[in-house]
Amino acid sequence: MSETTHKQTPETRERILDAAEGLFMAHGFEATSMRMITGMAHVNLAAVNYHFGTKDALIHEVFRRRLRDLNRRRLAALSAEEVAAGGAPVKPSRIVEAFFGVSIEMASDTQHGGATFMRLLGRTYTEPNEFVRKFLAEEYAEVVDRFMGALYRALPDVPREEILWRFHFMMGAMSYAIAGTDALQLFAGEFDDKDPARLMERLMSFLLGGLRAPLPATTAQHMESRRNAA
Amino acid sequence: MSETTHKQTPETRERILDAAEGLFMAHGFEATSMRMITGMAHVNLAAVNYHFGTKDALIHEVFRRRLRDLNRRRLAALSAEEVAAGGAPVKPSRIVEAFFGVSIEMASDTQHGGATFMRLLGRTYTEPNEFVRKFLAEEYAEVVDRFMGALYRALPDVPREEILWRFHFMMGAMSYAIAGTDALQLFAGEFDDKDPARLMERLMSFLLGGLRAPLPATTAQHMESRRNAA
DNA sequence: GTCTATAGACGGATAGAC
DNA sequence: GTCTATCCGTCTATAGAC
Repeated sequence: MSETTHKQTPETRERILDAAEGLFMAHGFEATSMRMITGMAHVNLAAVNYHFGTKDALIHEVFRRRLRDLNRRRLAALSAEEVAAGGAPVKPSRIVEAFFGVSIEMASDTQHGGATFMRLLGRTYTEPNEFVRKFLAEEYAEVVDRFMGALYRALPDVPREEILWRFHFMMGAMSYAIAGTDALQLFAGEFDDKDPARLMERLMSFLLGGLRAPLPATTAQHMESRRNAA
Repeated sequence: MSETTHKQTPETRERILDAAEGLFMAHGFEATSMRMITGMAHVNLAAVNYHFGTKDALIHEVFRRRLRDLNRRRLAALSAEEVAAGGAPVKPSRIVEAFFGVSIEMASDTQHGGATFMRLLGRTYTEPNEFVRKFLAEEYAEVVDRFMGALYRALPDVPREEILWRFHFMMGAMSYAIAGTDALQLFAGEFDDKDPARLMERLMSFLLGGLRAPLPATTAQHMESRRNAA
């Protein structure tokens, strides 16, 4: 049986990915060596190169594995809202909940590594490494397109650039909430309430408050002069 | 004259710090070697160790140099508001403006490296490196203490943990706005409007909207049951 | 204070036996 | 697919002349 011969094969690949994910999260890409990864995964050093080729390819695969699932779920959540709305624009709060709800959900999954990955991902949005940013952009292209489109339809009177900025702010708030809790622990001592349901509530209140905030004066003036010209 | 002998000395130190700051921002700490730094600063490799001892000490000094000024200005801005309020609690919007206004101000200074540093700092709040987080916490201790105290006084009915979380969200939104613009450029194509004054307006609208948002249902319930018990 | 030269450790990657 | 052994580059840090 080929089962006996290849029994360990798929498991080895996954063990490498799991170890790499955890170590990248804890120490960053550069500070994590292949030897640390293979040591934690209990596999041979050469196995990484056999399975993934290079360290960069391994990094790429760590992200691809999770992002595929994450973004598929985000798109499904948005589609469900669009179906429920039956042709009408989806409410902004629903759009935001679809995107960030799935994110927090994955960040709450401590059993299958989702929490580890989301902390890693939050930090990686601002990663200097060029090739990392490049494949992140590729993986996100469809999701950004769909969610931005939904927000533009939901808020036809708000300038698109304004929506883009606010989405950017929301991403930042969420990423810090997930990735940077250590930072605030150091700032403020205790931070014991890590219940994901409460985090989701707190984050959603904040995000929706920000999204619904009055537009800045300059933007409002621009819109005013446009309206008068028409 | 000792001027002749030591003429280059203070300049060398600053050149090293400037080069390190820019390279840390562009590539991260680990990916930036001493050789890259000395190459860009046009100084000898051994000069870094002579002036700073170790690479970690150099990293520390890159932050200390700017943070001292940044946080001094934040504290001054808050003090000015407290004086203006004359004993009464400072309005939450004024407190937020004091903190983030100074931040955006420094992020707008492209002449003296403030912009570079703020992008670096934004990324560093979630830095995995332990010793970096440690000295960040030390540098921020007084500022966090003063600003949190002001917010507690301004919002005596809001649970402190809630204020802490919202401040955390605000820090995330700001840091992404400054450090992660590249990320959203990749997400969304053009992002041409980088005028700091408009960024400040946009960010402030969003932050204040989030800060003033209705409290999450669970928190409100907790407060309700407390009030009934009293 | 500044330089050259180098020690000494560790990094990613690969060749080739099994 | 897995292993050992090793190449070769780069890293931080330092010794010691000037």
